[in-house]
Amino acid sequence: MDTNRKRILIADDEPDIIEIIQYNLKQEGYEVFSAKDGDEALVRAKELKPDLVILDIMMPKRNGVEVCRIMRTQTAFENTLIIFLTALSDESSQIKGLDTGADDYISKPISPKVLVSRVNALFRRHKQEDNGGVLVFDQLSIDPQQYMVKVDGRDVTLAKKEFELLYLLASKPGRVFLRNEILNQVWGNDVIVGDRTIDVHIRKVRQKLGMDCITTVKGVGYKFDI
Amino acid sequence: MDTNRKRILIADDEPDIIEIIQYNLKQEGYEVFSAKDGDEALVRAKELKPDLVILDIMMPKRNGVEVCRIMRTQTAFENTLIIFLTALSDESSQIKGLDTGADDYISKPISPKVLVSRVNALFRRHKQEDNGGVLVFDQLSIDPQQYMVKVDGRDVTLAKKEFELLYLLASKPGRVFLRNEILNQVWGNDVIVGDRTIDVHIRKVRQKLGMDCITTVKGVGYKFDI
DNA sequence: CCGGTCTATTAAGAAATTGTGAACTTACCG
DNA sequence: CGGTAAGTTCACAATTTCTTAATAGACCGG
Repeated sequence: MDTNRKRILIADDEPDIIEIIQYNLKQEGYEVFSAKDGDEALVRAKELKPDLVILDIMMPKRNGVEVCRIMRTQTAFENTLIIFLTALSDESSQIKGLDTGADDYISKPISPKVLVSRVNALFRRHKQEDNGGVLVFDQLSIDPQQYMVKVDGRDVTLAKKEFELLYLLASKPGRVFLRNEILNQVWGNDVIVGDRTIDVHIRKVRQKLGMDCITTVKGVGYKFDI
Repeated sequence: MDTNRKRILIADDEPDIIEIIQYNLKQEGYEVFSAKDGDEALVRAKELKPDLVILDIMMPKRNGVEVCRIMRTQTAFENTLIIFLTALSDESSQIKGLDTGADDYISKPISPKVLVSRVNALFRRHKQEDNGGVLVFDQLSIDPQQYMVKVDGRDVTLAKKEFELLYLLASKPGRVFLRNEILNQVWGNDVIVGDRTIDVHIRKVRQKLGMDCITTVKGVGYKFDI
């Protein structure tokens, strides 16, 4: 599915470099785009929302360091990875780059192997930080990718609605969800079910978890508390 | 035995450099050997079969680039990693080095930290890429190159769709794949098949494997668990 | 304590989803 | 052309999940 494919934007003024990078990253299954100078890089980054931007340090209009600095001031790019391409292998420019907020640098001339494995490594690392929506609490973790809940290390299997209900509540601990909100989020705006249905599901979740983390707020709704 | 420890061969004509590299890599638990020129490097590489060779570009007898090129022509070294040591100033040699098939290079003067993390990173990456996508679990291995599956040492032949289905699920153990995802990945975005088709294939896989590693998540999809 | 309002619990059956065996279609190969 | 295997579909069985309805319990102000 294309929503899973990572997008990479390359900014460099040398078409040959773009070509070689583009080819190798496409081979790896990435979706790759390019820009030929700093200004274009910023424009395309805004429209494409890439996961990774590879910036040549030396570019017309705006150089890579400037582009990086600008991107880092914008929240839209707070999760965007940045790699610098540098012709200078000297440490001072490397340090400068990483200071500005880049995540890695690659020295020219480019080795496809190095490029690809650095890029892969960066995504791997980054993925570990963004754990795919898993909610973690002291004795409880909720993994939406696996539709799986762990309580004190013990696996608990919830049915679809039960899981979605728990996940909704746990996504904002402490916040009270109105019964209507719950209906809309878990059942859908148009589905009509009786009020007791929620109660029954809440009960099953409480039962299966074997711990008291869902609090009833009388006349209002439910909240997750831990 | 030391079969698990990675072997590293260093070739450099400066004893000081060898010393510093050797010390730091041994600290990391690697088994480290050395050679003082290009010829000796080739000889020792043949007898030691190291996992990684660190070559100084400037060496007597044969320089690093030559050694690398020779090694790359021999199948015995096709999985051997190569790192070049280059002097900072010497950019053109970097070009040659990466062209010749090296996997990374490190500039002198050497920073122990950089050295160690580059070496570790290289092994880390290589480990993940070296087995051609074969998935290995305790009682089960799945080889996509041969469309072959082994269960407890016994060969199991799966049909194309069956195999692709299993491989998809097993590629991310624990993760639930939605029926739609499965359809897109295994059948293709545009192919339209009935709902029961997936079930039937799942059943055949379960049947043939004779073990319970595919879990149904009702209303959601299937996942591989072991 | 009482009536009113809301939630908890339970069991039953309705609804949805998946499993299964058999039949059918298609593709391939000698 | 016939035989074999893969892939698909269908009808129905089996199972799980969801919903409801009925009843019991909790809470609150008067």
